[in-house]
Amino acid sequence: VPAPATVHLRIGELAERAGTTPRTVRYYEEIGLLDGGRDRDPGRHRTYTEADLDRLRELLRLKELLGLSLEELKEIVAAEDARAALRAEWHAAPPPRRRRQILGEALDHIERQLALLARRREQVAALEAELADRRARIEERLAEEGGV
Amino acid sequence: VPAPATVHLRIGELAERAGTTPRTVRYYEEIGLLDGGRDRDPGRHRTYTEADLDRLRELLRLKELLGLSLEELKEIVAAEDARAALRAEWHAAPPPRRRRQILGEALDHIERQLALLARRREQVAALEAELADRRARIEERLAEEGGV
DNA sequence: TTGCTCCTCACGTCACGTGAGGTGGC
DNA sequence: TTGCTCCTCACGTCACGTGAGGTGGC
Repeated sequence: VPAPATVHLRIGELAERAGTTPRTVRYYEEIGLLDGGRDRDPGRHRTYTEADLDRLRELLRLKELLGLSLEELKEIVAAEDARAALRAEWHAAPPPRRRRQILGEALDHIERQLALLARRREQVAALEAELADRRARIEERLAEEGGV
Repeated sequence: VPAPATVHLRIGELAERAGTTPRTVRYYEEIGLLDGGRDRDPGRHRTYTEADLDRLRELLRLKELLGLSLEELKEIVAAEDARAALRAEWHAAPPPRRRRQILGEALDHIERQLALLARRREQVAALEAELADRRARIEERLAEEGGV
């Protein structure tokens, strides 16, 4: 018997550890965003690996923090699958020019996501600054009141 | 003729300047989140003020940046209405003890929102840090490749 | 064998999008 | 008066929530 490569999770534990619900996981599978429980006879339980958990967590974070739709998440998954194909190609020891090209594409992908996150962080920081300003003015007045 | 206190906007311009659609504005009115076009005969056009625009913009920012539901936004509006009542009381020159209490409540409200925003900013920053880390490792490898 | 958790429909809900057909105001 | 933009239904859609009734695995 070969040693199990990864611990297997059922849908309830996967969902809980990812901070979501089984219904959401099934829905993501239904629309083709996740492939749930590979090679499963219909009616049987879905099983997932730790890698599935990591991927689901990342998708949920991008969705929550950037407000992406599930269609947009699909594009991200497609881009990641393309990158996985590039990594496979990488291991086949391609010529140096091709190696640099693969790395360049990976870099592009990450930089696009970083740009979105930076914008979002600036938006949050801007709103924070406005509220901090209001707070400062209230504290000023409280100090005046307290001084009287 | 008395000078108009504020410029009046129709729903299309209000929506566009707030970065949303007329349908959304009507829906918010329908569920009681906005009171659209005060004292309007049914079938007549809704009109809005600059103050309405500011409020709508703030609600949309909170919704987008914090992922709040419309029910949660209603609570925020209710809290703001309560604060408006306190401001009215403020102008009636209440006794000092009451003045400090009013300021204290305003401060609480702002600090709760600031806490939510700080958490959200940290989440975004954490994901950014992870991606920046990946980027650094790819750049390292690119430098190695370039050096060969 | 007993309890969980899981399964598959399938209808409900939230937050709007999208016409359909008609009226209002610069 | 001609064009916009607006109006009110009302059905559609996206991303799930929530039972209903039934089977699977430690």
